[in-house]
Amino acid sequence: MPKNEYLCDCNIVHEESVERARREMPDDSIITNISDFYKIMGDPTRCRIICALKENEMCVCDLCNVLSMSKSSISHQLSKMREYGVVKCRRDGKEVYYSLDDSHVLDILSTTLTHIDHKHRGKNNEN
Amino acid sequence: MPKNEYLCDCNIVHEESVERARREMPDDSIITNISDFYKIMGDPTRCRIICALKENEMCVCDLCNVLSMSKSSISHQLSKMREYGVVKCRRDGKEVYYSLDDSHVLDILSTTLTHIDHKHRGKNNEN
DNA sequence: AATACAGTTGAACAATCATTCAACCAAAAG
DNA sequence: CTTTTGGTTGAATGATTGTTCAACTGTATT
Repeated sequence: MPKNEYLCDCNIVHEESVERARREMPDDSIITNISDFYKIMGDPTRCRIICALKENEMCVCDLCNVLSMSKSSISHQLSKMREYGVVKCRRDGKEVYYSLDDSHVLDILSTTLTHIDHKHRGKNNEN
Repeated sequence: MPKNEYLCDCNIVHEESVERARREMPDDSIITNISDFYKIMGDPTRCRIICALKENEMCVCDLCNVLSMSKSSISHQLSKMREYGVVKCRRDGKEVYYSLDDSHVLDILSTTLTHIDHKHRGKNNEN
């Protein structure tokens, strides 16, 4: 017996589950913030930048050399990461030094590494 | 004095920092795994699916109703999430029930929520 | 068998995004 | 002031990706 408040065309809606999930679903703004954060982390170049800045601040050219990539490309990524608050920068003469702006990022990264390690153990040599 | 082992065209490479970052940079396969994981998490629909499945398993139609989206769209996303090992499913008659396949995901999500809360406190009503 | 239904899948489309290129800005050196 | 250099920025390009549409499974019902 499909109710008109349910948009799907099926007959087997589990009302309790759906209602509870709806009730406990975070607001759109929170969901957006979460997925935006993961989007920032979801790029190999940016992950490598974070790993590089883990221990010390670096200027753009340092990062170019660590990652073997162009200044422009690195700068574009740094700009996005700065916009989101993942990295911060300071100018010293002609150079601009970047560092991590967020201690939580390393926490999350380390939790993720544990997860990855648990999930992909012994599978990385395949395929 | 730029060394030819440094690809950038600048003169101010901080060798120690660069060498250390290179030395401690995770392997490409690990970086790929990390960013792939974040890529999976970096979509509002998938984040909402994870939130919905947080408490109980649900069939595809339940998820359609929670998220107010088409079966096809949800199914495509579930397929990706299953491929990565974030969700698992079981068939019961005509229905397919999905649930979280990975306890780490909730750990990471909760760490992220703390981060988000800390970062965006009081800023969500702007802009 | 035939129908209905929960769910899947591939192609197509629009939107998003990472990198490159070229032009530009800002600080230092000549 | 002019040149050099570290870094930024906008447009363009190619690649990736989320959703829709239509066709298709697989299971249950009649």
